[in-house]
Amino acid sequence: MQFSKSTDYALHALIHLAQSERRNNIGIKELCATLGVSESYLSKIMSKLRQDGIVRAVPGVNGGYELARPAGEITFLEVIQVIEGRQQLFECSNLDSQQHRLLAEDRAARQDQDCQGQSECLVKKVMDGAERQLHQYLREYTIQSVLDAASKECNHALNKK
Amino acid sequence: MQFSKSTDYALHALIHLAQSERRNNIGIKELCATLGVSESYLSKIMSKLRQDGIVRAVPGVNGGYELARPAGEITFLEVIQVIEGRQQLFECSNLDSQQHRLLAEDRAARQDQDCQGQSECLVKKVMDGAERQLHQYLREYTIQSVLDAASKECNHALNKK
DNA sequence: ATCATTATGGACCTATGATATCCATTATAA
DNA sequence: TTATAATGGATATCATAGGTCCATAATGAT
Ligand code: SF4
Ligand code: SF4
Repeated sequence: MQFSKSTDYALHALIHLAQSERRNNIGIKELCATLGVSESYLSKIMSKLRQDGIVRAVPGVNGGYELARPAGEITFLEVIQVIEGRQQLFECSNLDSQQHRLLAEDRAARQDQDCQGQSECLVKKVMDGAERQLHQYLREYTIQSVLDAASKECNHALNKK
Repeated sequence: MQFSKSTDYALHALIHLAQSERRNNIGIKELCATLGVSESYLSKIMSKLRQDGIVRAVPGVNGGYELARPAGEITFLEVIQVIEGRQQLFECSNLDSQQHRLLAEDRAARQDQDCQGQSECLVKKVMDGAERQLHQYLREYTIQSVLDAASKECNHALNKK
């Protein structure tokens, strides 16, 4: 249970793009030099980010990438979901087991019409809750958050002198 | 980014053990019949749970498994960590990149003696925060939680009649 | 219009880890 | 002593992550 390296790369690439917003179109060469990743691999990742509308890309001379939206509107959650996919953290794999009938289906049957038919037990509910927690947290941080914190600390350091 | 099936199996097995606490020593045969999983695979998982002191095992006739501790003291987090391992959700993979120097090391250098030398940037901090959130949530639920909720709903259903 | 440049996407490869099985051995209680 | 049940090593299979290469398409500069 770990985030993939691709997610790491994607976040770092976006931060570099955000830091360089003045001059448009950062090429893949500059990106992979900054991140220390191979050009061919990073371009796959950038392509994904483009398909999901997080960056814009323009080919040709002086082409490259730029953020498609303000850095403050690109959340960690979004980036992670683009790269990792959107499967659930926990997926029931025993839906026809005796135990599932015991914990989920019989229970659902007892509850008659109200709250009907979701046929999920507490295990699933707890895990889904964990996922919601995680998502809520990751939605609160954006690419801009990282830049802000960096420059705030910079100012703080300057004020001390 | 998903929990493995093994984690699924482990949780379900522990719930069955907890439900059967009256009679000790549930054999692997009963467990895998209840869960609908192969005997050979589940035994690996049970072995891990034993090595980490979550269940006790006794071989031989009428042997089997039982919880090593009260179900209320076995948290989701613990089970997950035993099966999934304890690596961090996010591990920096570019610690010698130009960008890391920019975001983390230079910053650390600026801060002189106070708050010294951790050399981590905000990305890492956000991700570690996400992990803490997740862990805190998963620590609040135990195997007993699932049983309690199941029986409470059962009583509720009875009272309605 | 041509050209150098840059992103794109398909094909491909390798390494790693999850999932799964089999069996010989060990430990235990009856 | 013996039948039984857990253990751990070896092995197989499969999916995914991680990574490379190249032919093609798109673009701005000339
Ligand atoms: S609903 Fe509950 S019992 Fe059924 S498969 Fe999912 S986790 Fe297991
Ligand atoms: S500390 Fe920050 S910049 Fe450095 S590798 Fe980790 S996430 Fe990237």
